[in-house]
Amino acid sequence: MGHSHATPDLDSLLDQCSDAGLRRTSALRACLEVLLKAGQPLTLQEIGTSPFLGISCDPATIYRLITRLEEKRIVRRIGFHSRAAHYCLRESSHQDYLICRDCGSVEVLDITCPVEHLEKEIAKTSGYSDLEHELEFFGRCAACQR
Amino acid sequence: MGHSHATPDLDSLLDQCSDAGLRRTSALRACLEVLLKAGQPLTLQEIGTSPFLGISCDPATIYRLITRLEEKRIVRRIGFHSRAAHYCLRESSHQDYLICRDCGSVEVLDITCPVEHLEKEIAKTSGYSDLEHELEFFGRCAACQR
DNA sequence: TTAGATGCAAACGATTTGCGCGGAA
DNA sequence: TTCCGCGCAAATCGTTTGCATCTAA
Repeated sequence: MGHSHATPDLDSLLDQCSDAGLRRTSALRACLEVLLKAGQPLTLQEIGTSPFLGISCDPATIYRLITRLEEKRIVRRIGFHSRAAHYCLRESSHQDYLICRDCGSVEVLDITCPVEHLEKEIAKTSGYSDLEHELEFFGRCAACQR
Repeated sequence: MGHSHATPDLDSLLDQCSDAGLRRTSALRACLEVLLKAGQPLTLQEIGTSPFLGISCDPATIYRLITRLEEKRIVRRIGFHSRAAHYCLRESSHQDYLICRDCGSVEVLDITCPVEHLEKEIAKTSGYSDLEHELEFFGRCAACQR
């Protein structure tokens, strides 16, 4: 299951969206571009205020757009512990995160996720389908310890 | 640091709260009792409407109480993917969860958590302190597949 | 007595929805 | 031309906070 560290490009994402029945609107292109250029998961608000967005976009539009993309499994929702949900592209390889309890900063962990095998095990024995997992480490970052 | 699979009892929890500087109020006793009897993490609302609560309790009271308990590290907050946060007692041994994307049901996984070693590794190399983790599996449960 | 808790009500922030218009197909 | 997607505004929901009162210590 080789890692796909290569960043997917905008055009192939747009094709993927078209295939899923979505229209190629400027809002769609803009949001995808923001997610592509973000190194980490973003909240709806962060997407809306990103300098990479280019256009102005209503929060409700972003909400419905990202929700649609999540249903089509092009985007993945992540909980973290903040009140607002975070979103990232599903195409990038699976990531685990290290989050600061105090300042909320997010680091992407450069590790081999140790849960893949267990996930297959659970898929076999639990009766659940479409399994995925979320693994996050919480702590206090160096800056916040002072 | 031997596992404490034994359910902690109310009195020792209350002692723990006293030691942490909290007062032994009826709301505190009631909320602890609810968390003790719950087999799984609960939302603030679920705590407030639990038949085990015994007394009537304002949502704001439960919110402040649980928040205090979380600060004192007697209670642990868990994200799941629902809009509302879930809480459980920290005394119980660490648990990982299997959650249904559709109906939101929660199963406690009876597994040896495969992340403990990795967590120690990250604790050493990341500069973060007070590390913990959260591991959740999401899927569609048998009932929701029909 | 008094600092910490509680109840009530209002404020907040992040969605979530209704509706009429506009643009992709 | 049609129907999906958009902006705007209002509704929801889960907290979060201010304040006066109560109560454990």
